[in-house]
Amino acid sequence: MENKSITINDIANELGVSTSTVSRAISGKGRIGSETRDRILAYIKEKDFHLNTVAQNLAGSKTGNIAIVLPDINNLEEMPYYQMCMYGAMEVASANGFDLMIVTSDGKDTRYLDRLIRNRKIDGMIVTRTYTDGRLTNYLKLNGVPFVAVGKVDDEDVMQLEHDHVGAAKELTTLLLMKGLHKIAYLGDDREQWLNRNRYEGYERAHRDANAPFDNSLVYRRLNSVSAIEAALEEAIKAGADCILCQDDLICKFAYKKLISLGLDIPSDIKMASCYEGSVSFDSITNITAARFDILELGRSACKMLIDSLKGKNEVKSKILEYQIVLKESTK
Amino acid sequence: MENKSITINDIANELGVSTSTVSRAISGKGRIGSETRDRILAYIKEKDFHLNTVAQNLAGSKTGNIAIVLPDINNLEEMPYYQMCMYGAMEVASANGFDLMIVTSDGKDTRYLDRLIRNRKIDGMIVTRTYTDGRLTNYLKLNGVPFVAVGKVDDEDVMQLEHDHVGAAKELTTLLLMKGLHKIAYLGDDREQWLNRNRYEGYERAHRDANAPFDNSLVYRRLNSVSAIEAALEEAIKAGADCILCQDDLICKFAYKKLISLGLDIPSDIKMASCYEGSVSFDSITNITAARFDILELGRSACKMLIDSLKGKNEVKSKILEYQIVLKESTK
DNA sequence: TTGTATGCGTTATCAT
DNA sequence: ATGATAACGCATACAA
Repeated sequence: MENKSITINDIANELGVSTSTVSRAISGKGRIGSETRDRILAYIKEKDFHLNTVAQNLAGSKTGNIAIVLPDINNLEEMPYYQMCMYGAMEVASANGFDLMIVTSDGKDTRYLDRLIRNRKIDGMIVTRTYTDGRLTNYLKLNGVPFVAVGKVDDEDVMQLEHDHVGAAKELTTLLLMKGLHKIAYLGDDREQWLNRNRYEGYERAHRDANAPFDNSLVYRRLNSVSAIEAALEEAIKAGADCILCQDDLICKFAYKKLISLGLDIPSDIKMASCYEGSVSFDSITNITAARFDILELGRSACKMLIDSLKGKNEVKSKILEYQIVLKESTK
Repeated sequence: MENKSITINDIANELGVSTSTVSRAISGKGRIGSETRDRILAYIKEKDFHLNTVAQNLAGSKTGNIAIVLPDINNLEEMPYYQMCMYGAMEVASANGFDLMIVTSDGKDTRYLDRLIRNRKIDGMIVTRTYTDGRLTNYLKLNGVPFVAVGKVDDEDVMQLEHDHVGAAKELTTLLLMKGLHKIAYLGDDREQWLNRNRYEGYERAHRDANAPFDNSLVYRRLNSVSAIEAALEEAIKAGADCILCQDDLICKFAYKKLISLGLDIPSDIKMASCYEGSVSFDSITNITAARFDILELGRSACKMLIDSLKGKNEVKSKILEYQIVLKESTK
């Protein structure tokens, strides 16, 4: 980029005004005569001049950049979620004159975030994944970085938004209970995410609110491998489960395959549903009743919240997005 | 972001030296006494000090930013590819002191790129998808933006890299021919990407080099819908195809499902292979022989090439990465 | 309303 | 070997 482009100084000289006047004409801040402003603006337009943002950043310590924090890669199946989120944020950021930077973190290692913050390369951050230990978000808070978290954070001060996972899981479970299913097994895992706790909470509350019998032996919340899922499934069936409710599409996919391989038919032998529809894994299980969420919109909203906050017109600290229950063959 | 981090000035005062000495100690440029350098470096380490890259960039007229151009979302199945690419680039960028920005383009609309370029927010770009019309890359070239393209660009000047898709498709086809299969149908689509031309070229050259009979009626290169794939498949079978070679995992997935629904067994009734293993779609077709590519490495290499070029130590204009043929049940 | 002067944190060119 | 000092391009408090 061998850009020998002009500066506001050049423009000032050319037009016989001072740099500050040019600066004001561009930024719109401070008083300026409408005539001189128009003259400057016209010249700028003619020359297709643009400010050097690096200098702008150094002087004003603003960047016009937002960073989006993505988790480390663990599992391919989860990637589309974050990418959708990113695209949503990208859309809103662009529309508001911001650019998007990306950075990864596993929730503990803040090395990369650090650089962005120290170097003042960003105005704010979007955290796309939250953890129960709150380590990452605490770090940001401590460093005074404006940020919004996608997912629950156990801190009232933190701007956050998420889909109503509790509500979705609860409505889904309630629906199943109303269908006369009363031995609904729950299959979840133990990743340190609020998400998973919320879904289980919905499952539990649906039972409580409906005064339905709750059988703890049908609950599996530490399924961190395919074999664990399969084992739990077999146990649940032995215990007389009439329905399998999965925490997410990933678990659902494996459970589904296992059920088929056991020679069980869905829905005639056993019903099945998932608290999360997912985007890709449902490739092989498109006929499963599940809760659906608009991730693109999640990204958009997150970015909007952050930008509003950066511009000082912030009111909302927390936001809950709606879900949609999609009924399919698996619960007929 | 009320960041009150220290500067080299603070360090200079604290240690009773001048800022330039501190700068030299850090950069390693210019003469400096080993004793004072060690003292400064030790202090820096103790305080965990890091240069402010914005200031550094202003002085050096650099940004320390690299943008990665992602395609618009069309199809969920392709997203993991770009995300992997992005993670690879991210890894290398970070390791070299660069930060990564993201921006989308459909290959025609350069609106978002434009802003990044005009505002001088980046030092270079990585284009993750190339098109036969070369519109996007021409635009970048015209604007003097240093960039590297992932995928083929029909311009010797353009830094580019890609996996050896021709070679992979050719080796795969050769392998099939050597298994005695001589009616290998080819299923591809007509998206404007070099990739697809390359794969077909490999298929063709394998036949030519082996002096194998080439039946044009087994070639389908304009399959842009599921129904088109299914229709082509039926035609191919009628024409006596003994093997289905798919351009990529996406087409392969649909073809596979269709074959199964037709009551055909793989591999006893018909063989099957894919020129691209994909990352997610293979969920339902894990037993298909295919060419495998390391996308993470692709992203890493792309970023490395760009950074080398930015630092002036560029030699290579073009790079080809290796592939791997993975044999599975489908061709046994 | 406009101009002047100073600072942002670093690099680089001079001196010393 | 080290220290002043002037850029880098812009923003802003202050003066005019």
